[in-house]
Amino acid sequence: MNISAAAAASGLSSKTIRYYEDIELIPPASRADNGYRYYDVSAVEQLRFVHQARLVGFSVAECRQLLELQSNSQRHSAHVKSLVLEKCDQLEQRIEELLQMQSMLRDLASRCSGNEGPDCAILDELGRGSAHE
Amino acid sequence: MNISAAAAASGLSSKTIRYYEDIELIPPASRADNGYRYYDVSAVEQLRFVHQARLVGFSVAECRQLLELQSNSQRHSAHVKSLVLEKCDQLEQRIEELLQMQSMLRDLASRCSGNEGPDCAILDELGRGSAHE
DNA sequence: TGTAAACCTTACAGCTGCTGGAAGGTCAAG
DNA sequence: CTTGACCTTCCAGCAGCTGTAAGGTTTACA
Repeated sequence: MNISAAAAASGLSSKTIRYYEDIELIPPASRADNGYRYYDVSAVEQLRFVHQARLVGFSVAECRQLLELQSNSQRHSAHVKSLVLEKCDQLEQRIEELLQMQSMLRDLASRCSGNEGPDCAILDELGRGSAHE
Repeated sequence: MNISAAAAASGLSSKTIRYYEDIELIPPASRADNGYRYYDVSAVEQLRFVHQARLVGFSVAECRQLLELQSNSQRHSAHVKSLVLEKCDQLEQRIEELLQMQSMLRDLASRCSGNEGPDCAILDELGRGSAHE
C-alpha cells in the first residue's frame, strides 16, 4: 500500500503521514525497492489510531502517550481511561470558554442598531473594554 | 504611560503590545526622549479594543478589520454587527465540534472497564477508527 | 517509442499568535 | 555607586500542519 492509499484508508493526508514519521510519532515506514513508503495493514491501523485520537482532541504529544500504552502489554486500562476522561474535562472547559465568548458577542450585537449609520455600540464597548468583568 | 503600565491598563502583555506594533496591527507608539514607548489615553483605549476583540474570538486579521471600521466615520454599524454575528456562528460551529468530540470520548470511556488489566476498549476502538461514522 | 499525467521522494519556508531569551541601555532607590 | 527593575532590539521556538520547489518513477495512452 502506497502512502496515498494509506492516507485514504486512515483519514490522514500523505503530507501529515510523512510529518508524523518525521517527528517520530510513528515509526519509519518500510520502503519498496523504488524508495516509496510502503504500508501494511497494521501500519494503517496505527495511522488510523492516531487520526482518531487527534479527531477526539488529543494533542500529538498525547497521541505519543496513547501509542506507548497501546504497545505496552503491561498497561492498565484504568490509565487509558483516565486520559480520556481528563481530555473530556479539558473539552468541557474549552466549551465553557467559547460559550462565554459567544454570550459576550450576542450581548454586543444586541446593543448595536445595525443600520446605515456609523454609531455603533459594539465598537464603543470594545474600546471601553468592559466585557462584563 | 510606559509600556508595562499600558499593558496593565489594557490587559495585554508588553510583549504582545510590541508584537502588535511589529505586525502593524496598531500604529507605532510614540517615543519618549529615552526611546521608551509612550502611551496616552487613546492609545491605551485602542489596545483595550484589540484585547477585547481577541477575547471574544476575533483573529488578529479580523481585529485589523474592526480597527479600520472604528477609524472609518463612513462605516455602517450594520457592517460591524454582521461581523459580530458571523463570529457568533463560527463559535457555534466550533462548540458543536467540541461537543461531538466530547460525546465520542464519553462513549469510549464508557466502554472501558478501567481496571488493572491491559484489555482496553478505548485503544481497540481508536485502532478500528470507527468513531461512529 | 515517446510523452504526459500522476504518483513518489526530500528539504525548506510559511502559517497563527504569541512567548522566551539574550544582549544591552536607562532609571529610581538606598 | 550599585542593585534591581524597567526599557530596547532581534532572533528562536512552540503546535500542527500545509505549500512549494526540484527532482525521480510509474502508468496510461497514442
